[in-house]
Amino acid sequence: MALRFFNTLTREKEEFAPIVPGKVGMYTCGPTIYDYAHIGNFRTYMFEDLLRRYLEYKGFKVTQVMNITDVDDKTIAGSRAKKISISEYTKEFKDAFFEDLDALNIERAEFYPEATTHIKEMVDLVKKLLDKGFAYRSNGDIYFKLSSFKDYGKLSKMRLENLKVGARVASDEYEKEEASDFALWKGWDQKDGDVFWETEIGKGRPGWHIECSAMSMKYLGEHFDIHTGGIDNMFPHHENEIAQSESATGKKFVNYWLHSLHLIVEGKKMSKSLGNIYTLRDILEKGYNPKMVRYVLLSTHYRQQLNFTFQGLEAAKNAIQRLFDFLDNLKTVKGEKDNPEVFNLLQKAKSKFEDALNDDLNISEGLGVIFDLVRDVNKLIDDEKISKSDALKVEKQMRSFDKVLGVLEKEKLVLDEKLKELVEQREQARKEKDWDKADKIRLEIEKLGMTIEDTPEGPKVKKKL
RNA sequence: GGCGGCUUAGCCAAGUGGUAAGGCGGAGGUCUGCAAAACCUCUAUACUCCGGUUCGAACCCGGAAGCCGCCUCCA
Repeated sequence: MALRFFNTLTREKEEFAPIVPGKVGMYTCGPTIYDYAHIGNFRTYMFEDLLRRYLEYKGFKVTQVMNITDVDDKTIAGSRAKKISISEYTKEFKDAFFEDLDALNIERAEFYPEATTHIKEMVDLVKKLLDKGFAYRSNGDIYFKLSSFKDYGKLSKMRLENLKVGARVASDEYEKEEASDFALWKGWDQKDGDVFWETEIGKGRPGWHIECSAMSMKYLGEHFDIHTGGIDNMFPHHENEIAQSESATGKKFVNYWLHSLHLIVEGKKMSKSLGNIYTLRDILEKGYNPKMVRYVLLSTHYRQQLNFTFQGLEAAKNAIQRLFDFLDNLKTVKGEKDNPEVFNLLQKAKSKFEDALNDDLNISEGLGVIFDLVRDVNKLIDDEKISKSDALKVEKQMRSFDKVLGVLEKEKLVLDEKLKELVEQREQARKEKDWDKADKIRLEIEKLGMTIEDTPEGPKVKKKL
């Protein structure tokens, strides 16, 4: 089965064909760094990570660009409230963002362009739009003239005449020719304080939408493969990107638009009043491991609303533990006689896994395939119908799956002296059949965050997830 | 008002015409000093509800209810 993605542009699953064979350029809308990112944000970044990992798994050379919005109303307001410079203000959240990405084992993009270091590119693009007559000046601002772009609404299927005109738009209306025209450039305002750039098109700062057009085109070219973001970005942000980009270049901007749905928390939408807007930090502080968060965010199909629950985190913990235990079980295999059935199981699993992921990244089905393999191979291990070399092949396949999942890398377990001694003491007690003592020591070991299992090969110490 | 999505077991979640994947949880069993892990059995006569199409529908069509999203800078 060929790789297919649901393209928002056509509302259909389409076979994926890159512009340049073997290579993929993708632009993923990134964070505005005015606060810590919450798990909803990470749901989208996790989807993008899955997308990039699977493309790489398929052998594509991926160039991913994720913008960092470090100047906008919120960052300006935040820095002014704290009476610090905007870059000082945003640095904390930018650093935190990258720390969180690492914690979640989200692969790094090739480029993380920041708005404030790409003013020139944005100014150039705005100039081009002015020159071509797609934009106009009004006081210090520059707006995109929506009526000049006939295809407006092709992504979101929204019709301009149906847009509800909100109060806030109305208050600006006198400056714009049309209420729905959006700002490419915002002339300096007192509220902006020292946040402004003196440029050929005036003193001020860029609008939000122009950032993504300018930076995507700089790193990926005027026409590229994939553009993604949360569903909320579909309108107006992505619609506006298309309008300004295609007006400026006269070319099709992006071939495939992919949007992820939002998540809800414990069945309710995230909101300040419910106090259920969790950052990754909030969750880790409650004692959960980032792997569990990764698993939860990953395991629901990206176009399905995800219900994030703490019970779900527990379930994820046990599911991951099952996979780790399986890898451990493989290591205990001693058999010499190869079993052709193993080869069949691996072939079947690999092809089903790829069919699932090829079908618009159906990770839920892909996970089902992996757990089927785990059960089937565990059974062979129990029945001693598997050889050491078979087991190695299975492990290799699991590692290959994990290139996509990103949950099975395990930190090396180093037993400190105290732990080693406890394990030895317990073994001694067991030899002497002093079960009380042995159980007491086991409790002590568990207090150190470890579990101990007695196997025919001797005691096995595991770190609790 | 306009546009769009979702509703599958105790929980999470696949499946989009051929008779319900998978994970977690729960019950029982094998193994074990006891555990743990692993394995085995069981855990939705049934997919929000009501109509319709069809030999056959969770899947298609119509309607209802509930939930969610976007409609100018919220992933």
